[in-house]
Amino acid sequence: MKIGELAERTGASIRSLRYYERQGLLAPMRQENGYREYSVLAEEQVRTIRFYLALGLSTEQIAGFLHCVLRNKEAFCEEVLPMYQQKLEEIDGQIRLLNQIRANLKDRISSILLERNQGQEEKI
Amino acid sequence: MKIGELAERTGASIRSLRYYERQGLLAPMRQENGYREYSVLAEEQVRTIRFYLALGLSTEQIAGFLHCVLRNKEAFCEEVLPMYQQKLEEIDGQIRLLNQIRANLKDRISSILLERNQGQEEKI
DNA sequence: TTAAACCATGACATTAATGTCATAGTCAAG
DNA sequence: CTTGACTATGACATTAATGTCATGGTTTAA
Repeated sequence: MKIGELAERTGASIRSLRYYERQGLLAPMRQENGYREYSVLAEEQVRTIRFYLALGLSTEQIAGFLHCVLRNKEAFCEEVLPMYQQKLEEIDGQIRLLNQIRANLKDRISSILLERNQGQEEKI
Repeated sequence: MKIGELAERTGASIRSLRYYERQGLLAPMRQENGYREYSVLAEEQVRTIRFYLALGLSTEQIAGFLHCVLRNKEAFCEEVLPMYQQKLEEIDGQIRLLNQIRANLKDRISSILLERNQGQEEKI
């Protein structure tokens, strides 16, 4: 199939499909006229790529194990587990930071509301 | 004081101090030779700017209320509370998204470890 | 054969604060 | 007077996936 059909089937934009190819995640054949020709397997492959992207992995990380997970169960790919664990720590760090900021914001909001209420009471 | 001294006192880089100025957050005088001359108040002002930046607000947002909070208690600045509340929602959204990804990652990790253990048991 | 729809490539934009470099003027101490 | 430490401005880079535009070749249906 050609790139437009693959884009429609997978939900990825044509631009993204070309990008995945440049990042080494897809390798379509070429027709005589230069058009990309994707096998039926490409559809599942693109879904897989997008699944990992949604998990927060970079195309570079995905390129490190995609060839393996396309042929085996994920558990057989040694590269995957450490990458997941690293990503998990990264995300935990981000969540911690956001929670700190969140707590700070809530404090500020509370103290503003408190001060305003006290200001009101003084006027009674 | 000159920019180097202010940078050292506040921990902000010289580059950042010039950037804050361009964003309308700082307005130092100029000496005859063109050098920036900061008043002693600038030090507190920069700390305030960096405090709000650390809360995740943008320089543009900060510019919207900085003049007020420098002269009054924060609670008197009408612009601040809605900005805090908006930022809080934004951060809650980010935390929710990260938690989803986190849950997904933990699932993948669990199932990989489970499959590997089962694989081991079959060899017993 | 012609217009519409598709494809290719390459370039530029996006976001926001900061780093870094190049070039050049200023000042202070020796 | 000269050298080193400061300062000024402007430009470019960073990050990563995606959008968008320009230009031009290809195909297909009328």
